[in-house]
Amino acid sequence: MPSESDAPTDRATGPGSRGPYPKGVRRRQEILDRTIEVFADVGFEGASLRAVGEAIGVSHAALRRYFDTREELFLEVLREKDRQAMAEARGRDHDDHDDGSDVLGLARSLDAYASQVPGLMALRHSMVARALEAGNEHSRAFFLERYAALRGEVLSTLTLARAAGVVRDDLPLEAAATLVIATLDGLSTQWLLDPGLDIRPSMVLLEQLLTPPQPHVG
Amino acid sequence: MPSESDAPTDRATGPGSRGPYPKGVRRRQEILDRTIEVFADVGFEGASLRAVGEAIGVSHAALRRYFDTREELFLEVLREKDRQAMAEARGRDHDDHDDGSDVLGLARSLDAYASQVPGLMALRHSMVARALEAGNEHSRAFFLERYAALRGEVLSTLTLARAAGVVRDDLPLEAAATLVIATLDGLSTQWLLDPGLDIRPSMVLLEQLLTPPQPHVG
DNA sequence: GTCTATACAGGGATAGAC
DNA sequence: GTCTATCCCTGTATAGAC
Repeated sequence: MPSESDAPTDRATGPGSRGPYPKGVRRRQEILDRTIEVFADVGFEGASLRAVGEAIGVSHAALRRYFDTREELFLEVLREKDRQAMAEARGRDHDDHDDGSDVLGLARSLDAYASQVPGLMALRHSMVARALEAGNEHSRAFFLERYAALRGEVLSTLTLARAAGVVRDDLPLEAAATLVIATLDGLSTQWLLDPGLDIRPSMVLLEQLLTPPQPHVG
Repeated sequence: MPSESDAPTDRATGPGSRGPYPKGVRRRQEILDRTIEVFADVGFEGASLRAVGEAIGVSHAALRRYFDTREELFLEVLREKDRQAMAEARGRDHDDHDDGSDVLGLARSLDAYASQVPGLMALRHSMVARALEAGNEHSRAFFLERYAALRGEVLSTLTLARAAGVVRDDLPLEAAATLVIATLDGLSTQWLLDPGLDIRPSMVLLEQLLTPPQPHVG
């Protein structure tokens, strides 16, 4: 993922036989950033190629020099957001975090969700919905890969947590990882629909269910 | 929800000052049924008003005598599907069901999900995504109400289950209801993306986490 | 290499004829 | 109640300016 490298990506720039194309890459990144802003403002449906182009000061046709299709552009936005989220997560790991009720970091994961502008959470939902439709193999492949990677990450987190004794040792961890991701997805859906809904109790409950029964310490 | 009654719904038929309009209601239902079939075939994105109209043998403009907007039509499809699912659930309750590992009926709930044509599961996903966008208050209100009703149903199921001793008695049931729905939603998403993914272990795990620890009966 | 201009097919919404 | 014709929007595609 060359986000600040000069190496040309699949297309994006150049005839494919000359070296790096710093200007084209920079332009592409600029388009990406502006697109994210437009999303935050007008959401997925309102973010037409023409609307994005206008916000950047460019015709909609120009966008297709950098992204083959609208779908591609939006997938790239999600990739960018994933990168940013991972960077933030790494930053958070260096902070203190031990309030006793968030042993697995689930609450923090959902905060990471929520820190994204609502429009961008809705974007992810819309893109998954499109990926489910027939004929969107590109999007489907993206999310297949993304969820597989997510399951891997959560699985390793759970494995470490079990070694530390904060996860019950009678759980099938693969199934638990899939379950955790599913629950976070589903909770975020309900919360997006009704921001007044307090989903933290459900998250805390999930954590409690996964952690070993306390021999009444209190 | 007058599904077989002759009472006129909000709009749908007639000048609004005469009695019931059986013919208009029947036509409306016919449109609904045909729409469902089209969905199953071509999915949400492919089911344009023109495509639906063509399948029925009318112009797309005619559809709007019965449904104000495309959104309305699709919401009505979901309502119809909910009605059918509830009818089927009632039917299943009269059957024998005790394989010992599905105490709460979660597996059956997801089977009910899966029994719907994939295209229709994707439809639900797409409609939720649209409801999340700004300016779709109608869809949003529909899903707000639907999820509230779902939480109520699951809550009463859990309450009964707890009374029967198959649910731990130290759980906040409201949080548990929200969590169960979220998990089922999220699991169905992952399964739709990758039908090869076996999500049953995760469902079984959720049930085991909710049920009281067995004092090693086996 | 980058972008504008333009055209095309298709979408939902709508007005008015019958 | 249903049609046709129309409007404005969309994503996509291509031609050609510079």
